[in-house]
Amino acid sequence: MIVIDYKDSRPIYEQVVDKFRLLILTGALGANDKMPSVRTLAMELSINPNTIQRAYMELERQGYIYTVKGRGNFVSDTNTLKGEYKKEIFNKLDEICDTAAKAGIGAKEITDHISEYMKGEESKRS
Amino acid sequence: MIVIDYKDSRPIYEQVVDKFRLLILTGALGANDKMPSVRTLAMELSINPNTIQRAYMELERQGYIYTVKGRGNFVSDTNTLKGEYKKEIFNKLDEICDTAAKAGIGAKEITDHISEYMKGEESKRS
Amino acid sequence: MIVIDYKDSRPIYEQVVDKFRLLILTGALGANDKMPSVRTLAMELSINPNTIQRAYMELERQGYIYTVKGRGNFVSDTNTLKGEYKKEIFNKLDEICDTAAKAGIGAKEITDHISEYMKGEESKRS
Amino acid sequence: MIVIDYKDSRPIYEQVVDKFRLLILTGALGANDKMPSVRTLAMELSINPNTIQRAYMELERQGYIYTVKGRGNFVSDTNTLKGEYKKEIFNKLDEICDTAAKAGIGAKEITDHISEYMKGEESKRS
DNA sequence: GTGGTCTAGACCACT
DNA sequence: GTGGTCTAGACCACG
Repeated sequence: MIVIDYKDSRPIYEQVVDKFRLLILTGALGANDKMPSVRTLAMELSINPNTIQRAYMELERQGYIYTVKGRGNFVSDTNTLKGEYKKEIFNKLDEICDTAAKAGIGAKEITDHISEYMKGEESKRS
Repeated sequence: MIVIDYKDSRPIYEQVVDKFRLLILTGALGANDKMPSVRTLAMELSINPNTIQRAYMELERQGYIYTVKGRGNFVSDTNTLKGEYKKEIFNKLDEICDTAAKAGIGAKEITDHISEYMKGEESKRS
Repeated sequence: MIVIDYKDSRPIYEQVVDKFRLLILTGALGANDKMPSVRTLAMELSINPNTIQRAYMELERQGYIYTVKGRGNFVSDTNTLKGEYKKEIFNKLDEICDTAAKAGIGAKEITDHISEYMKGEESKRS
Repeated sequence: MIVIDYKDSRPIYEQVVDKFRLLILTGALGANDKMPSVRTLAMELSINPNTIQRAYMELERQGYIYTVKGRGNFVSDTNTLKGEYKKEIFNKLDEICDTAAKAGIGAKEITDHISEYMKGEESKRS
């Protein structure tokens, strides 16, 4: 289920894009599944249809969905997408590590923090 | 020396803030050093003084500098700042790791990637 | 056999038209051959019959088939069609060459590329 | 100068994109030149500003321009762009040649037509 | 009913 | 004044 956070400074369409990307990457939405129609989703979220359409446009541009005029939007094959997403995440990490290194924070300190943090998160879930 | 990238989508004042934060955290600017005056820096970068003013306001708000009316802006004591910065970096990392985890990327995969990446960077520098 | 690519951004009826045009031009469908009935083809492709109807209408308008009320649709004489098709192809090429020329790409560069490309394709087929 | 053809079936924003791409590729607009502002151009062409903005968004996505918030849109470095454009043109040509080949039109026939056509165009210009 | 495009008009952040 | 985002409402092509 999609929820919009109006306190989030990011534009709404970007939030929608992110939510769907995760739904697709986690397999909650499988290949060739039908996306909710632009108008329907707009009503559900009480958002303007144009905003949803912009989100779908972006999702199509990134290869997550494909559009069939007059029929709707559908989820693409997800195999390659997961690889791309991993690259994207890793790029973000690299950037942060670079700036961290500039400020004198070493690799070990970072990886230590992450593994500790992730342990904590895992235990929360279990 | 501060360089502005006009092709960067981030606002200019934010770029200025970031650059100074690094200069201070790395020790290039030490405690109680005088910051360049708003007007001087504006001229140097051929930027609107208001933009510099805004950057300095933000730096003061974050505790990196303090203002003395009629005398200028000065660098704060950096000891506490480094801790704050580390927290900030770690928060960013935590966020990314969370979304990565949601998409099925594990902690080990992430720490492995980072340690490998940082090795490559180190060897570049040496 | 007709195959529809739902991921293709072009409307379905246009895809159907194109497929039949090629079948006719290559001689796979000869003059006066009977076209599959609208309903049959619609069922086969699990498409709305209106879509097939529209494709046939377009094919008739372009002179590729003719309709006999109560009997069905039939392929026209193909001799003249091939000439028309060649004109069409050449027009498309001319358009592209014009825009290429505007951007400073010369005729020789284009013909060189094409002859090289076609060589590669030929060798693939053999 | 940009002119819009309302009889053209393509969307307006796409026409605007194409016009600017040519202006940039031909060097009529050089690197770091300022694009006309969204509102100004909208007024000049008596078009809605949103339509222009969409065109600029697309141009930015394709790497032809970059945006500086609050200052305007500017032309990117054009060196790599020309190569990309050539690739694009060649891809279109390859597609057409493929379908032509399927319909029994050979490579020689095509290159002959093009070289002849381009000769005619050249003589028109001179 | 579906998405694609366009218009009109508004508000915000940045300079 | 500049672009970025969003809303509201309209028309068209497609199925």
